[in-house]
Amino acid sequence: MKPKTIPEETIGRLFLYLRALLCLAREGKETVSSQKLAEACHVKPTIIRKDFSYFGEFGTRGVGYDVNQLIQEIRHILNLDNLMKAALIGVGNIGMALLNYTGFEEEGFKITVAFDNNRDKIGKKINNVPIEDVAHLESMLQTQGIQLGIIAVPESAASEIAQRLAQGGVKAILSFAPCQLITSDNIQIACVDLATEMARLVYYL
Amino acid sequence: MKPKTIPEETIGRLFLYLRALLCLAREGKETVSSQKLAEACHVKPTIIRKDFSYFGEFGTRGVGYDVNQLIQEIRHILNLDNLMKAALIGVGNIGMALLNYTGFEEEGFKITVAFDNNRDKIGKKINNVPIEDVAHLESMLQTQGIQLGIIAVPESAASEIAQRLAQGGVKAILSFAPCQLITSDNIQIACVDLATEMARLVYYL
DNA sequence: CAAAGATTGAGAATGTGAACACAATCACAA
DNA sequence: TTGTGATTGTGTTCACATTCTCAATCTTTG
Repeated sequence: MKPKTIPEETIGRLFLYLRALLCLAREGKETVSSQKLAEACHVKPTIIRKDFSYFGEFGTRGVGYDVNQLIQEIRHILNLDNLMKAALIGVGNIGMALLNYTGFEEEGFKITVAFDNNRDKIGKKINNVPIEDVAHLESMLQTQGIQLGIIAVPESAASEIAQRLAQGGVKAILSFAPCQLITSDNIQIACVDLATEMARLVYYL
Repeated sequence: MKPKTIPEETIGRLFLYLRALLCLAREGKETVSSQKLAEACHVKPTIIRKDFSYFGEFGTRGVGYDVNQLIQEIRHILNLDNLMKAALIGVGNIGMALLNYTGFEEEGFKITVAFDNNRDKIGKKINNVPIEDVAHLESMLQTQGIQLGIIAVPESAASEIAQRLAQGGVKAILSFAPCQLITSDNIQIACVDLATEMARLVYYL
């Protein structure tokens, strides 16, 4: 282990490794070699070992890596130890899909509340998550100490919601709207742009 | 313009530029400087100019770039000139969201048919896209000459669908299932993993 | 028409990440 | 206990990507 700077690319790959390891753990695998893990992640074995070497010696020579231990190590490196609270805004098609998805908790966060402006939806529960009136957005974010916001509303409303999330004190926003949101420096914003993802895929065919 | 090799990173950023430019075009902007475009994409101006320089001279010194011309140039570089046909498999929450999303055509492809196994859905149309019985998947893919598959079915069915898409002759697959699919070398596979996306966001807060 | 300001385009320098080769270490068997 | 095969860990080398710098060229203004 050395106190050197960690390559940005390495951090990015750790997420890949974690997902593959979680898969292996579900299948009951207890150990894995850098070779096998590399195949699952579509990278080279040497780069996996190099990546891990920045943080310590996690493996056993001649054997490989302990799957569960490695998961814990990566979780720790990526600050996924403690569960963060997330709020979902917009219970439409994408919103529903997110609420029904189980597996977020494995990766460090949990949707604890959802918001919508449709009277028919407000008050109901999906997967144990209550749907609240979006009118109460800012106040509820603050009282519940929510740090993450997921924007799944129509594009036209996305910008307004982003600003209200900022006022409610969230630290990071994940948006499904294909447009620019506020660019405040103290809020991290990520966009999931499905069209771009597809275009990228098409290019590499 | 030089006949050198194009950096992989450059290709990746072109998608970013394209999305930002489409946004600017919608706002009515006719020209844009590398400075402005850089702000929108969160990159440095010099790297934008460098990226474009691999393909030719698209700008006018002292003025900037013509937005619409630049869009056409990038579309051409990324092979997005001609629309590709895509099939959606699984008309659940995510599937519905995709069918209702307009804007894919701007990025080079179009969902022409959807498949599901639910009798209540088969035969209906969403946004002018017919929903067919998944039993006819392979044959319809071939007769309609579909090259892209989008998997939006539950995780348990994803693997089987991926194999059937391969048999139907698709060239690329976009999957929303958080798991490994077949790894045939002649098919491109991309996964949209929402949990990983969120985890990445959390790390950079 | 000349000068000033703005902006692109590209060669050179710098920095960063990946590939390689090999040393170090472990399990297991004889 | 000693040798063999397997696998990790790491220093070095190389390739690639980014940044720097400045010349070239356009628009605008006086």
